[in-house]
Amino acid sequence: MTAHERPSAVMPGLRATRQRAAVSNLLDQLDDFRSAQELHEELRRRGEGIGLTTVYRTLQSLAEAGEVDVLRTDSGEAIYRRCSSHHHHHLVCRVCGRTVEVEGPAVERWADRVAAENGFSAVSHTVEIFGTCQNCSRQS
Amino acid sequence: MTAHERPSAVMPGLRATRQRAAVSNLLDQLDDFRSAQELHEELRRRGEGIGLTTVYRTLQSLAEAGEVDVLRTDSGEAIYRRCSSHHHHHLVCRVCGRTVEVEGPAVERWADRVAAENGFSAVSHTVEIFGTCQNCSRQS
DNA sequence: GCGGTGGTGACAGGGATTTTCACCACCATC
DNA sequence: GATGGTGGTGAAAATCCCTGTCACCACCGC
Ligand SMILES: [Mn+2]
Ligand SMILES: [Mn+2]
Ligand SMILES: [Zn+2]
Ligand SMILES: [Zn+2]
Repeated sequence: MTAHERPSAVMPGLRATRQRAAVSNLLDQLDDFRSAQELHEELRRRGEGIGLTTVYRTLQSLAEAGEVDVLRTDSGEAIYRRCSSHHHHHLVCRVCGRTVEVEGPAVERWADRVAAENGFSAVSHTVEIFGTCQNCSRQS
Repeated sequence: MTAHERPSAVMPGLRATRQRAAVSNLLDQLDDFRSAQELHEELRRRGEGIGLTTVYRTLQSLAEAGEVDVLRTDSGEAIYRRCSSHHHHHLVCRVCGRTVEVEGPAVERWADRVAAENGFSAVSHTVEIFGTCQNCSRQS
Protein backbone atom coordinates (compact mmCIF):
# COMPACT_ATOMS: atom_id res chain seq x y z
CA MET A 1 0.00 0.00 0.00
CA THR A 2 1.57 3.25 -1.17
CA ALA A 3 1.34 6.62 0.55
CA HIS A 4 -1.05 7.64 -2.21
CA GLU A 5 -3.86 5.34 -1.18
CA ARG A 6 -6.56 4.58 -3.70
CA PRO A 7 -10.18 5.42 -2.86
CA SER A 8 -11.63 2.45 -1.03
CA ALA A 9 -15.41 2.29 -0.66
CA VAL A 10 -16.52 3.45 -4.10
CA MET A 11 -20.16 4.39 -4.30
CA PRO A 12 -22.33 3.55 -7.30
CA GLY A 13 -22.80 6.47 -9.70
CA LEU A 14 -20.22 8.55 -7.90
CA ARG A 15 -16.70 9.30 -8.97
CA ALA A 16 -13.86 8.13 -6.75
CA THR A 17 -11.90 11.05 -5.36
CA ARG A 18 -9.19 11.58 -2.80
CA GLN A 19 -11.58 13.63 -0.65
CA ARG A 20 -14.34 11.06 -0.51
CA ALA A 21 -11.79 8.37 0.30
CA ALA A 22 -10.43 10.50 3.13
CA VAL A 23 -13.85 10.94 4.73
CA SER A 24 -14.66 7.28 4.36
CA ASN A 25 -11.32 6.20 5.79
CA LEU A 26 -11.67 8.51 8.75
CA LEU A 27 -15.12 7.15 9.52
CA ASP A 28 -13.65 3.65 9.49
CA GLN A 29 -11.22 4.64 12.22
CA LEU A 30 -13.75 6.23 14.54
CA ASP A 31 -16.09 4.53 16.94
CA ASP A 32 -18.60 7.17 17.87
CA PHE A 33 -20.74 9.83 16.32
CA ARG A 34 -19.08 13.00 15.04
CA SER A 35 -20.41 16.18 13.51
CA ALA A 36 -19.43 17.24 10.00
CA GLN A 37 -17.37 20.05 11.45
CA GLU A 38 -15.48 17.75 13.82
CA LEU A 39 -14.71 15.37 10.97
CA HIS A 40 -13.51 18.26 8.82
CA GLU A 41 -11.29 19.56 11.61
CA GLU A 42 -9.74 16.14 12.13
CA LEU A 43 -9.09 15.75 8.40
CA ARG A 44 -7.33 19.11 8.27
CA ARG A 45 -5.32 18.21 11.36
CA ARG A 46 -4.17 15.12 9.48
CA GLY A 47 -3.07 17.24 6.57
CA GLU A 48 -5.88 16.33 4.18
CA GLY A 49 -6.74 19.18 1.87
CA ILE A 50 -10.51 19.13 1.92
CA GLY A 51 -13.23 21.73 2.15
CA LEU A 52 -16.03 21.77 4.69
CA THR A 53 -18.59 21.87 1.88
CA THR A 54 -17.22 18.64 0.49
CA VAL A 55 -17.36 16.95 3.88
CA TYR A 56 -21.03 17.89 4.17
CA ARG A 57 -21.80 16.65 0.65
CA THR A 58 -19.89 13.42 1.13
CA LEU A 59 -21.64 12.67 4.42
CA GLN A 60 -24.98 13.25 2.71
CA SER A 61 -24.16 10.79 -0.04
CA LEU A 62 -22.98 8.25 2.49
CA ALA A 63 -26.16 8.71 4.51
CA GLU A 64 -28.36 8.30 1.43
CA ALA A 65 -26.41 5.21 0.50
CA GLY A 66 -27.03 3.89 4.00
CA GLU A 67 -23.32 3.70 4.78
CA VAL A 68 -23.53 6.00 7.78
CA ASP A 69 -26.06 6.51 10.54
CA VAL A 70 -27.25 10.03 11.21
CA LEU A 71 -28.50 11.27 14.56
CA ARG A 72 -29.64 14.69 15.66
CA THR A 73 -28.26 16.09 18.88
CA ASP A 74 -30.58 18.00 21.18
CA SER A 75 -29.22 21.17 19.67
CA GLY A 76 -30.26 20.02 16.21
CA GLU A 77 -26.79 19.30 14.92
CA ALA A 78 -26.40 16.25 12.70
CA ILE A 79 -23.84 13.66 13.80
CA TYR A 80 -22.54 10.76 11.72
CA ARG A 81 -21.02 7.36 12.22
CA ARG A 82 -20.16 4.49 9.90
CA CYS A 83 -22.69 1.79 10.60
CA SER A 84 -22.93 -1.87 9.99
CA SER A 85 -25.42 -2.63 7.27
CA HIS A 86 -28.00 -4.52 9.30
CA HIS A 87 -30.89 -2.64 10.87
CA HIS A 88 -30.14 -1.62 14.43
CA HIS A 89 -30.49 1.10 17.03
CA HIS A 90 -28.19 2.93 19.43
CA LEU A 91 -27.46 3.05 23.09
CA VAL A 92 -25.65 6.34 23.69
CA CYS A 93 -23.79 7.58 26.78
CA ARG A 94 -24.96 11.09 27.64
CA VAL A 95 -21.61 11.92 29.20
CA CYS A 96 -18.87 10.60 26.93
CA GLY A 97 -20.87 9.88 23.80
CA ARG A 98 -19.86 6.22 23.63
CA THR A 99 -22.39 4.27 21.58
CA VAL A 100 -23.39 0.64 21.39
CA GLU A 101 -25.33 -0.78 18.46
CA VAL A 102 -28.30 -2.79 19.68
CA GLU A 103 -30.98 -4.87 18.00
CA GLY A 104 -34.38 -5.99 19.15
CA PRO A 105 -36.90 -7.98 17.16
CA ALA A 106 -39.41 -7.14 19.88
CA VAL A 107 -39.32 -3.41 19.14
CA GLU A 108 -39.46 -4.00 15.42
CA ARG A 109 -42.61 -6.05 15.75
CA TRP A 110 -44.13 -3.60 18.21
CA ALA A 111 -43.54 -0.64 15.90
CA ASP A 112 -45.05 -2.41 12.90
CA ARG A 113 -48.04 -3.58 14.88
CA VAL A 114 -48.80 -0.19 16.42
CA ALA A 115 -48.55 1.47 13.01
CA ALA A 116 -50.81 -1.11 11.36
CA GLU A 117 -53.38 -0.83 14.13
CA ASN A 118 -53.60 2.89 13.37
CA GLY A 119 -53.85 2.47 9.62
CA PHE A 120 -50.35 3.67 8.84
CA SER A 121 -48.35 2.22 5.95
CA ALA A 122 -44.78 2.60 4.68
CA VAL A 123 -43.59 2.45 8.25
CA SER A 124 -40.16 3.30 9.59
CA HIS A 125 -38.99 4.22 13.06
CA THR A 126 -36.26 5.70 15.17
CA VAL A 127 -35.29 4.28 18.53
CA GLU A 128 -32.46 5.66 20.62
CA ILE A 129 -31.63 4.80 24.20
CA PHE A 130 -29.68 7.22 26.37
CA GLY A 131 -27.97 6.66 29.68
CA THR A 132 -24.73 6.90 31.60
CA CYS A 133 -22.16 4.25 30.77
CA GLN A 134 -20.26 2.29 33.41
CA ASN A 135 -17.06 4.31 33.00
CA CYS A 136 -18.83 7.60 33.39
CA SER A 137 -20.94 6.66 36.38
CA ARG A 138 -17.80 5.33 38.13
CA GLN A 139 -16.06 8.68 37.75
CA SER A 140 -18.78 10.83 39.26
CA MET B 1 -64.21 34.38 32.75
CA THR B 2 -63.38 37.91 31.67
CA ALA B 3 -61.76 38.97 28.43
CA HIS B 4 -58.61 39.55 30.42
CA GLU B 5 -57.95 35.92 31.18
CA ARG B 6 -55.56 35.12 33.98
CA PRO B 7 -52.52 33.01 33.23
CA SER B 8 -53.50 29.38 33.55
CA ALA B 9 -50.69 26.85 33.80
CA VAL B 10 -48.29 28.69 36.08
CA MET B 11 -44.83 27.22 36.16
CA PRO B 12 -42.78 26.92 39.33
CA GLY B 13 -40.19 29.67 39.74
CA LEU B 14 -41.49 31.59 36.77
CA ARG B 15 -43.57 34.73 36.78
CA ALA B 16 -47.06 34.56 35.29
CA THR B 17 -47.36 36.77 32.23
CA ARG B 18 -49.91 37.38 29.52
CA GLN B 19 -47.46 36.08 26.89
CA ARG B 20 -46.71 32.78 28.61
CA ALA B 21 -50.42 32.25 29.14
CA ALA B 22 -51.08 32.88 25.47
CA VAL B 23 -48.54 30.27 24.34
CA SER B 24 -49.84 27.75 26.84
CA ASN B 25 -53.47 28.35 25.83
CA LEU B 26 -52.68 28.02 22.15
CA LEU B 27 -50.92 24.71 22.75
CA ASP B 28 -54.02 23.48 24.55
CA GLN B 29 -56.08 24.12 21.45
CA LEU B 30 -53.79 22.38 18.98
CA ASP B 31 -53.52 18.68 18.27
CA ASP B 32 -50.33 18.31 16.35
CA PHE B 33 -46.75 19.43 16.42
CA ARG B 34 -45.94 23.01 15.44
CA SER B 35 -42.74 24.95 15.09
CA ALA B 36 -42.03 27.98 17.23
CA GLN B 37 -42.48 30.20 14.20
CA GLU B 38 -45.85 28.71 13.31
CA LEU B 39 -47.04 29.21 16.87
CA HIS B 40 -45.82 32.78 16.83
CA GLU B 41 -47.58 33.47 13.52
CA GLU B 42 -50.84 32.04 14.84
CA LEU B 43 -50.60 34.14 18.01
CA ARG B 44 -50.09 37.31 15.99
CA ARG B 45 -52.98 36.36 13.70
CA ARG B 46 -55.11 36.14 16.82
CA GLY B 47 -54.05 39.61 17.84
CA GLU B 48 -51.72 38.61 20.67
CA GLY B 49 -48.87 41.04 21.08
CA ILE B 50 -45.92 38.70 21.55
CA GLY B 51 -42.38 38.51 20.21
CA LEU B 52 -40.83 35.54 18.51
CA THR B 53 -38.04 35.54 21.07
CA THR B 54 -40.55 35.14 23.86
CA VAL B 55 -42.25 32.26 22.08
CA TYR B 56 -38.91 30.49 21.82
CA ARG B 57 -38.09 31.10 25.47
CA THR B 58 -41.50 30.00 26.67
CA LEU B 59 -41.38 26.80 24.65
CA GLN B 60 -37.99 26.05 26.14
CA SER B 61 -39.27 26.46 29.67
CA LEU B 62 -42.29 24.32 28.90
CA ALA B 63 -40.06 21.63 27.42
CA GLU B 64 -37.77 21.65 30.45
CA ALA B 65 -40.80 21.43 32.71
CA GLY B 66 -41.97 18.43 30.70
CA GLU B 67 -45.18 20.16 29.63
CA VAL B 68 -44.50 19.85 25.93
CA ASP B 69 -42.96 17.20 23.72
CA VAL B 70 -40.21 18.28 21.36
CA LEU B 71 -39.38 16.55 18.12
CA ARG B 72 -36.84 17.40 15.47
CA THR B 73 -37.83 17.40 11.83
CA ASP B 74 -35.40 15.99 9.29
CA SER B 75 -34.32 19.53 8.55
CA GLY B 76 -33.40 20.02 12.21
CA GLU B 77 -36.29 22.30 13.08
CA ALA B 78 -37.79 21.81 16.54
CA ILE B 79 -41.51 21.18 16.73
CA TYR B 80 -43.61 21.29 19.90
CA ARG B 81 -46.86 19.90 21.17
CA ARG B 82 -48.54 19.87 24.55
CA CYS B 83 -48.27 16.34 25.79
CA SER B 84 -50.25 14.33 28.21
CA SER B 85 -48.29 13.69 31.33
CA HIS B 86 -48.00 9.94 31.06
CA HIS B 87 -44.99 8.52 29.27
CA HIS B 88 -45.71 7.78 25.63
CA HIS B 89 -44.35 7.89 22.11
CA HIS B 90 -45.49 9.13 18.73
CA LEU B 91 -46.73 7.74 15.48
CA VAL B 92 -46.31 10.51 12.92
CA CYS B 93 -47.63 10.79 9.36
CA ARG B 94 -44.81 11.80 7.03
CA VAL B 95 -47.23 13.49 4.66
CA CYS B 96 -49.71 15.49 6.74
CA GLY B 97 -47.97 15.48 10.09
CA ARG B 98 -50.89 13.92 11.96
CA THR B 99 -49.66 12.31 15.17
CA VAL B 100 -51.00 9.58 17.40
CA GLU B 101 -49.75 9.06 20.93
CA VAL B 102 -48.87 5.43 21.52
CA GLU B 103 -47.72 3.41 24.48
CA GLY B 104 -45.99 0.10 24.79
CA PRO B 105 -44.80 -1.60 27.92
CA ALA B 106 -42.88 -4.01 25.70
CA VAL B 107 -40.58 -1.27 24.36
CA GLU B 108 -40.11 0.21 27.81
CA ARG B 109 -38.93 -3.09 29.21
CA TRP B 110 -36.78 -3.77 26.17
CA ALA B 111 -35.03 -0.40 26.44
CA ASP B 112 -34.34 -0.83 30.16
CA ARG B 113 -33.08 -4.36 29.71
CA VAL B 114 -30.77 -3.53 26.82
CA ALA B 115 -29.32 -0.58 28.74
CA ALA B 116 -28.80 -2.65 31.89
CA GLU B 117 -27.12 -5.45 29.94
CA ASN B 118 -24.60 -2.91 28.68
CA GLY B 119 -23.95 -1.38 32.09
CA PHE B 120 -25.82 1.85 31.43
CA SER B 121 -27.71 3.67 34.17
CA ALA B 122 -30.02 6.69 34.35
CA VAL B 123 -31.70 5.45 31.22
CA SER B 124 -34.12 7.31 28.99
CA HIS B 125 -35.12 6.74 25.41
CA THR B 126 -36.77 8.20 22.35
CA VAL B 127 -39.02 6.17 20.09
CA GLU B 128 -40.80 7.62 17.09
CA ILE B 129 -42.66 5.73 14.41
CA PHE B 130 -43.17 7.26 10.97
CA GLY B 131 -45.49 6.22 8.20
CA THR B 132 -48.26 7.31 5.87
CA CYS B 133 -51.68 7.64 7.46
CA GLN B 134 -54.84 6.22 5.93
CA ASN B 135 -56.04 9.60 4.62
CA CYS B 136 -52.79 10.35 2.92
CA SER B 137 -52.29 6.95 1.31
CA ARG B 138 -55.87 7.11 -0.04
CA GLN B 139 -55.16 10.40 -1.78
CA SER B 140 -52.08 9.33 -3.70
C1' DG C 1 -3.57 12.62 -24.21
C1' DC C 2 -8.42 14.85 -24.58
C1' DG C 3 -12.77 16.13 -23.54
C1' DG C 4 -16.82 16.08 -21.08
C1' DT C 5 -18.77 15.82 -16.94
C1' DG C 6 -18.92 15.31 -12.23
C1' DG C 7 -16.41 17.13 -8.11
C1' DT C 8 -14.30 20.77 -5.34
C1' DG C 9 -14.09 24.70 -2.32
C1' DA C 10 -14.15 29.66 -1.09
C1' DC C 11 -17.73 32.48 -0.42
C1' DA C 12 -22.29 34.07 0.00
C1' DG C 13 -26.60 33.18 1.39
C1' DG C 14 -30.65 30.74 4.30
C1' DG C 15 -33.12 29.56 8.10
C1' DA C 16 -33.67 28.50 12.80
C1' DT C 17 -32.35 29.75 17.18
C1' DT C 18 -29.84 32.58 20.73
C1' DT C 19 -27.81 36.68 22.56
C1' DT C 20 -27.94 41.48 23.58
C1' DC C 21 -29.68 45.30 25.84
C1' DA C 22 -32.78 48.96 26.76
C1' DC C 23 -37.19 49.13 28.46
C1' DC C 24 -41.25 47.28 30.97
C1' DA C 25 -44.31 44.99 34.45
C1' DC C 26 -45.00 41.95 38.26
C1' DC C 27 -45.05 41.97 43.28
C1' DA C 28 -43.25 42.28 47.96
C1' DT C 29 -42.68 46.01 50.86
C1' DC C 30 -43.32 50.39 52.74
C1' DG D 1 -51.19 53.26 46.29
C1' DA D 2 -46.22 54.62 45.52
C1' DT D 3 -41.55 52.39 45.05
C1' DG D 4 -37.68 49.43 44.13
C1' DG D 5 -35.82 45.28 42.72
C1' DT D 6 -35.84 41.70 39.68
C1' DG D 7 -37.49 38.90 36.21
C1' DG D 8 -39.62 39.30 31.50
C1' DT D 9 -40.00 41.26 26.82
C1' DG D 10 -38.83 42.02 22.13
C1' DA D 11 -36.43 44.24 18.14
C1' DA D 12 -32.32 43.77 16.21
C1' DA D 13 -27.87 41.76 15.80
C1' DA D 14 -25.20 37.80 16.15
C1' DT D 15 -24.52 32.66 15.84
C1' DC D 16 -24.54 28.40 14.06
C1' DC D 17 -25.32 24.66 11.07
C1' DC D 18 -25.99 23.87 6.67
C1' DT D 19 -26.92 24.63 1.47
C1' DG D 20 -26.47 27.27 -2.99
C1' DT D 21 -23.34 29.42 -6.36
C1' DC D 22 -19.85 29.41 -9.63
C1' DA D 23 -15.23 29.41 -11.42
C1' DC D 24 -11.95 26.07 -11.62
C1' DC D 25 -10.16 21.22 -11.35
C1' DA D 26 -9.51 16.18 -11.92
C1' DC D 27 -11.45 11.59 -12.89
C1' DC D 28 -12.05 8.33 -16.56
C1' DG D 29 -13.84 6.48 -20.93
C1' DC D 30 -12.29 7.02 -25.46
MN1 LIG E 1 -35.76 -0.94 14.61
MN1 LIG F 1 -41.04 4.67 26.16
ZN1 LIG G 1 -19.85 7.40 29.07
ZN1 LIG H 1 -51.29 11.85 6.85
